[in-house]
Amino acid sequence: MLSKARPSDEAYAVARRLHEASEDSRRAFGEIASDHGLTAPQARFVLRLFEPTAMSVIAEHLACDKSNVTGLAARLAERGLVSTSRGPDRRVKLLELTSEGQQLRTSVQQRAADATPAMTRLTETERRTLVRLLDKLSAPEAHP
Amino acid sequence: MLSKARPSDEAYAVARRLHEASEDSRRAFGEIASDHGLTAPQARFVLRLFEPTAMSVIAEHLACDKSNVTGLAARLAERGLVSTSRGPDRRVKLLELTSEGQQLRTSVQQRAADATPAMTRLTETERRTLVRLLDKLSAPEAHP
DNA sequence: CTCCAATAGTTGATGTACTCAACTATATAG
DNA sequence: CTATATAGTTGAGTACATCAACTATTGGAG
Repeated sequence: MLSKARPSDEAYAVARRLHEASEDSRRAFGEIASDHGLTAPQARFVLRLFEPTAMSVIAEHLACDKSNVTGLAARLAERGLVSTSRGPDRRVKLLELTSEGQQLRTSVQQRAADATPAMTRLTETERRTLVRLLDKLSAPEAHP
Repeated sequence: MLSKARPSDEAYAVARRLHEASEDSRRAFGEIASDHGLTAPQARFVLRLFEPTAMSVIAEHLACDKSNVTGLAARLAERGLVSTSRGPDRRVKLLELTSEGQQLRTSVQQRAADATPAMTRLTETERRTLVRLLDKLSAPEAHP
């Protein structure tokens, strides 16, 4: 009964390797976040907030429920890292980083850049190749 | 005030790209897990369980607290996916997959292999290069 | 203009994950 | 035999996540 279109051994191995790399990266990121007193989701949130942005837009970016953003934003606001304002559409709440939040974002970015093994373990050529391959991997769908 | 050993723009960009790739992979994995009625941590757990293994060893593999493993194992045992036995050291609890659990693990692996964009979007040469670069990225420390 | 459907966000319920500290029970070294 | 270390559990506390129900607002169809 081999008729089930069994993927090749290579497919298993590659999938596993990608998953492991992703896990490593996730762990490293979690550590950076926690060194900044943030959880990983909070750090992701902060990293993506560059200008006043509606909560629904953030929910889309983070691929999570709106109600999730409410809680996340509440916790960050409590710590003085984000503030809210209203746009012309009075249903919408715009979130933005306070100056403290911006400092924190910069620091997280810097740590992430400092700590990435890509800079120390790969040559510049290898890094370019890696980025190119990752871009190919996540190419957008044909016609959504 | 540029004296703070500011990482290069390239470092920022590469770190960000790696993080994004990791996020994509994490999302895809979460979907596969949930299609199998598992959470992502549960699926990770199942994927790594090949032979009767002490809970403390699993905790190390998953880089989490022992008490976490207790809960995770309890939920999986409730669903008939893992069972426990005792070794000669009566403190130790060995966990292993039931046959249902093994089937599930196989199915998750297969889905992961089927779904990885590496097989459809990269050539074989590119896949080899990618794996090689990822291996370099996560090279073990010099002398632990 | 009125009414109604769609949208933005909040709230509350529920379940999981994770960490920590305190605990039980074994095991092993001195 | 006693002290110490190890394996696992328990309970408290927090965060995350998803869902359904809710409020407020918007904007369009008639």
